[in-house]
Amino acid sequence: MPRTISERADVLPALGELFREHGYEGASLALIGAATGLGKGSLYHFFPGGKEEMAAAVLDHVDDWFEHNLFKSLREDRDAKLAIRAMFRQVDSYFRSGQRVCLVGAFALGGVRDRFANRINAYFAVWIDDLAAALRRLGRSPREARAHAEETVATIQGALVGARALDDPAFFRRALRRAEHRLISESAD
Amino acid sequence: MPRTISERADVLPALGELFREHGYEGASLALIGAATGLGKGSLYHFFPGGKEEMAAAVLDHVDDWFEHNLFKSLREDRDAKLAIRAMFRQVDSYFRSGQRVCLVGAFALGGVRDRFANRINAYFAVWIDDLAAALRRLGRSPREARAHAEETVATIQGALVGARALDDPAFFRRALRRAEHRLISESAD
DNA sequence: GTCTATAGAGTGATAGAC
DNA sequence: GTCTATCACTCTATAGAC
Repeated sequence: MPRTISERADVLPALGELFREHGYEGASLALIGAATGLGKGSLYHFFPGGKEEMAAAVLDHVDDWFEHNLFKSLREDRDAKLAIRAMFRQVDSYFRSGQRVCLVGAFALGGVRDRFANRINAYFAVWIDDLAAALRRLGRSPREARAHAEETVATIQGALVGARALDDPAFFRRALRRAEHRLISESAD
Repeated sequence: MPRTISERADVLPALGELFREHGYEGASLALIGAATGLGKGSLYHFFPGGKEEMAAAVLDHVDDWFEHNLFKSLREDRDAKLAIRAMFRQVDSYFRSGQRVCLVGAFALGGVRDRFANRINAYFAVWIDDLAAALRRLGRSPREARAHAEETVATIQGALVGARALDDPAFFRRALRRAEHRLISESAD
């Protein structure tokens, strides 16, 4: 039976979880086949570039999700404070309170950073820029907004590292709560 | 040029850099042999447990370094403020302003977390505990001390992720400077 | 016949263990 | 250096839709 392109939509999330769990090198084609239910023929039909193209597609997919569910609101929403609060909710939910790793962050620390440098860089740069834009709408100076945005994104990433290291979702939630409080209730540095 | 390696300890720094650069899976025995100047025979003589034992030894070596150069002072130095300031200096120098990755953090995010869970957990738990102890000597309440310690360690780890992602050492230094300022000049939350 | 999607045997290279 | 297992990947064959 012919599978349509719509089935390809299910492939990216499955690939994402696999790369998150096993890393780029650890996600073998055998595992990928098992996780997606696709044979090598289909895999190479959809991703002629092989594993590297699969990972690139997953990174693009992740970036799309953040753009649509996070970055856009930070950039455009009239109520910046609401957008920032929504960001923290989305982050907690997306990363499952720290039980799910940030694929972009993991790639940034891993041996494949250079291979995906542009995508990794863009993800972080856009997140920081858009959060800084929201903070400016809250009245922060450009310098302050930038500093607080950098600090917040770094804290979120570090909270993911710590939560995974300590195997403690509460570590992640505490860090998120503190970061949100600091960001929203603080008027200046 | 032939390098003479008489002890297993001699190869640990080279192994550490290799794991940092390529990750656990990416550090093949071929690369390890090239980086250490050791043949497979010698490697298995020093590390009968193979690659896993090599990585475990490197993690222990890293932990020893932090214990000796960071944790001990945080725990014991009479002047806690000085010990904390020294911590930030050591961190900046050890991680080369973010150009060098934290091996423990990278393993925590990578596909080998479960394999080294105990060592990874201990590294973070001890760091946070000892930093919290120093903050208590500065007059913070146990709750505050713990919260600020968690936050600081997370920020450092996140700053490493961000600096690698953006390929920008200044990102790391800015984050460190803010974290130090917040930790030392802040009286309470 | 043509196109897209599929399965999977088979490739050489290289992995880690010893 | 030798071993076997597994790696990413190629390629042939075949299915049904049009």
